[in-house]
Amino acid sequence: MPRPDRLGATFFSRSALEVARELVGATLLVEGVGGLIVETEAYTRDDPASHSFAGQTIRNASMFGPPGRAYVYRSYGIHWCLNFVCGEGSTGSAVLIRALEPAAGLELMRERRGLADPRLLCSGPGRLSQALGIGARHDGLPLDRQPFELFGPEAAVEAVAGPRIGISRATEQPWRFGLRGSPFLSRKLPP
DNA sequence: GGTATGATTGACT
DNA sequence: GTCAATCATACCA
Repeated sequence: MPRPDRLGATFFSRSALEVARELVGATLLVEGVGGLIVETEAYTRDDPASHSFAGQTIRNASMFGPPGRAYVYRSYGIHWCLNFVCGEGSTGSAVLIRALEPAAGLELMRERRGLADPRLLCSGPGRLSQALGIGARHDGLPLDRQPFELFGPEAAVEAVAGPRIGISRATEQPWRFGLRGSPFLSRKLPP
């Protein structure tokens, strides 16, 4: 059976909304550790909930760089969150990777998380980053080279949309996408 | 230089 | 259900 297409800069050179929806069902590995992407959120340049909304700063510089790279930031002083930079002509849009279904490197994930339950290893952006060893050193790195490996879905998947989580502005935009019925979502989506 | 604020999580009532 | 932890960044003085 042929390996699915490896996702590169071309895949990300368009609207974050499209990319967020199509990433559901893709496979993400970081140094061989990862699994199936089951939950994403889109953030755009003119989106009041986006880090890029107020313009470019040191922190969000990667969001304004070329598409197909990682944007990693510290959240609440405690967690790291992993995003994929997108681009539709203008820059400043990205997709937050919120949850994975663990498939590879389970033992290392359990070690990093201090947990055994596969449902709790990667179900949330901070958890996912901890399980995959994501940190500041990954900010700005291209996604089509080591340590990243990103493969398109093996088959068509059914993504459902709902409101984003943990934001105070633009809360009505249904820009969170998830794999229907997956037990690995960070929170339930509408059926 | 000081302070307010999270694209969160885990512990606790 | 509520709430504290904990700190880089942003913004104001």
